[in-house]
Amino acid sequence: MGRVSDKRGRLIESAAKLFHQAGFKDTSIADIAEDSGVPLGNVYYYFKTKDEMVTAVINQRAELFKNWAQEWEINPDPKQRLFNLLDMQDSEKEEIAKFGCPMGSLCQELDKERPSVARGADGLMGWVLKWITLQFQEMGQTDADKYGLQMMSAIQGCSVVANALEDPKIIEWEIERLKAWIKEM
Amino acid sequence: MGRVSDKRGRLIESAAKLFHQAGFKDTSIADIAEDSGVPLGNVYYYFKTKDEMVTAVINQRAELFKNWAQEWEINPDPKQRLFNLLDMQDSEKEEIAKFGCPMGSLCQELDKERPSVARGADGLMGWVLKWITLQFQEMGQTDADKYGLQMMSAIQGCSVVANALEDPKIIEWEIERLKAWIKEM
DNA sequence: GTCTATACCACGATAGAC
DNA sequence: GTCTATCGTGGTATAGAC
Repeated sequence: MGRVSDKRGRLIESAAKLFHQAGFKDTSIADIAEDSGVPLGNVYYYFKTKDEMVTAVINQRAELFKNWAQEWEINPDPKQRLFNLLDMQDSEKEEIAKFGCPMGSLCQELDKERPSVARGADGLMGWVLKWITLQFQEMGQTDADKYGLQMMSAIQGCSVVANALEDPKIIEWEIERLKAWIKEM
Repeated sequence: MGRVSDKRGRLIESAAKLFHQAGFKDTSIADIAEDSGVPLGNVYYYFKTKDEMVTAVINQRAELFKNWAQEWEINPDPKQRLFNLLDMQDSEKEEIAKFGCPMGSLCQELDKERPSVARGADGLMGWVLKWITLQFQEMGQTDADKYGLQMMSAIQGCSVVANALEDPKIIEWEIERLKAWIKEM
C-alpha cells in the first residue's frame, strides 16, 4: 500500500459524487475512472469490485459525520448540537433537492439491489439516529427515542419530498420548523 | 387494442410488484415476463419500451389512489379521511419496511436514472401532498400548507428509516403519533 | 396477436505487457 | 504500480415465422 499518489482518494471522491448524482447502478466504473482521471484498468488495483468501492464511499461518509459530531461535542448544549446538524442539512438543500439525501437514497438503492453491501449504509443511518437520540437524552427528555425517530424521519422525509417536487424550500421550511420545535422544549 | 386476454393487466401487476421489491433498474423485462407468464417477445406487443411499462405502473397507482380518495370523500370529516390514509399506510408497514414506500422509492430511483419518466411519479407525490393539504384546509387550518408538508414528510421519512433499519414498528409509531397530532387539532 | 431466436450494446471484471 | 485490450454476461429491443 504505497503512499505514492492520491488516486485512491480521488476515486472515492468521484464515486461518492457520481453515486449520489446518478445512483449506484447507473454509474459505471468507467464513469468513475473518467471523472477521477484514473485509467479504467487501474481502478481494479485499488478496488477489486464495485461493491468494495461503494463500501469505501460509505465508510468515508461515516467517518466524516463522526468527525463533525466530535467537533460539535465541544459545545455543551445538546440543542445547539442538533442545530449544527440541521444547519449542515440546510446548507446542502440545493443538492438534496436535485439528487436526494446522499445517505438516504443510497440506503434505499442498496437495500434493493446490493443487500450484502447495504448493511454499511443502513448502519450509518442507525448511527446518526442514535446520535440524534443521545442529544435529546442529554436534554433530559424521557421520550428521547421517539423524538429522535421523529426528527430523523422529518429530515429524510423532507429530502424525498423536496427531491420529488424539485423544491429546496421544502427542506428549508421543515428545518425551520424542527428548530422552533427543539427551541421550545 | 383487442380485449381478448388480460395480459396487459398481468404485466402491469408483475412490473409494479417487481419494481417495488427489486427496483426499476434491477428488474429486467425477462423477470416481468416470467412473473406474469407472458413470453418475453410478446411483452413488446403491449409495451414498446421499459419506460412505457413504468409509466403504466405509475398511472395505475395514481388511479388506484384517486379511487381510494374518492371513496373516503363520502365521509364528511376530513380528520377521518386522513386517518384512512394513515390506516392504509399502517396496513402496508411490513412491505414498506422490507422494500421502501412504493411511490417514494420509485420517485428517487427514476429521478436519478430516468428523468424523462420521473415526472409521472413526482406528479403522483404532488397529487397526494395536495390531497392531504386539502384535508387540513377543510379542517379550517390556516397553516394547511405547512401541515400537509409536515405529514407527507413524516410518512415518507419513516418509510426510509424503517426500510434502512428493517423495522416496521418505526412506521407504526410514527403513524400513531400523527394520528394523535391530528386528533388534538 | 403470439412466440423464438437473436442482434446489439454496455458493463464488470480479467489478462498480461510494461 | 500502471495501462490496454478484451472476455463474458446479461440486458433491451427487434426480426420474422407462425
